[in-house]
Amino acid sequence: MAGVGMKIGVLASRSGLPVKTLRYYEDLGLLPAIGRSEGGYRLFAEESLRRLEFIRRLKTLGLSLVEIQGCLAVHDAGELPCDDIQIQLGRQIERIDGQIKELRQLRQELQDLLAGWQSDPAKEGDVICPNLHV
Amino acid sequence: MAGVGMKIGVLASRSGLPVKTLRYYEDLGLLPAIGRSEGGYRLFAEESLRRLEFIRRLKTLGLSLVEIQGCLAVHDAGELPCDDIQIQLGRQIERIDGQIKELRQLRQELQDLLAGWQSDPAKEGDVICPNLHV
DNA sequence: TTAGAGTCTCCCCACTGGTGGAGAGTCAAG
DNA sequence: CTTGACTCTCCACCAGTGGGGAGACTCTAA
Repeated sequence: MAGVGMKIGVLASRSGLPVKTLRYYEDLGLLPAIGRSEGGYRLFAEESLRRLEFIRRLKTLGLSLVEIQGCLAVHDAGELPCDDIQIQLGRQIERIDGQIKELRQLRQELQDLLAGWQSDPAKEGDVICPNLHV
Repeated sequence: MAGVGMKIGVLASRSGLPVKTLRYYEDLGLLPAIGRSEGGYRLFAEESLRRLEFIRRLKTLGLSLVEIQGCLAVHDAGELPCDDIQIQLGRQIERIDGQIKELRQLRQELQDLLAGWQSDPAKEGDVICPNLHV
């Protein structure tokens, strides 16, 4: 037996995450504690470290905590979550493509606007900025 | 004389913006009222419509209300805000370039990851997802 | 004059991923 | 036993752009 579990501070120093973040993850159901001490302290299993690494990895790839939770739920049901993760990552690529497209359009519009920009335009009536015609 | 100013509901219907938004803009200092009625109602000048159009335009281009406020402050000081707007729009292009760059890198990482993805990988020990090696 | 529509201020809510602090209780070493 | 570090829960706050509603007041047309 390796012990009854580690307290949150130990998990924090071993994982490099703030205590507050670990409590937050536990509240969200991402990081179940194996139980509580007599005094009410959370006790975490060794496996929590792998779980946190998993969360960190998917977060880096742009998944939300809710999406990660979904993947972990599959894992907790005893199945390999690879298929679900693949689906989530595919959706993430689509989201990114959409964002890039929007950003490129906006960039183009800004570029076009600045291309004909005059630093010293004639004032036109009550317009605020003649370059914008507004 | 065109009158002493329009009440917020009139400005709302003429501009197409919700009353709440106009109050919010006024609180932020983007849209000064020319005064209050005896009963405390905000009164807006005709110029407010041009101002709202200006705000809408710059918002569409991705500027924050605070940045727009800066441009309007220059206008309110009696100067043409074109130079300041140009600077803000230039910064916006840089922001967009940075975002696109990050998104492309992330997209590439996701793509690479999914390229070798196996839907039915062998379970490896205590790993959560063999494809992620985590 | 009166009804009803318009407006006022003030406060809470949304969303995400946490962070900070107060006040109280717990644990472990000396 | 005491003391200091640790942990607990609960509440509030951040950014940004407003939306919803309560309760009170004002304005306008009939």
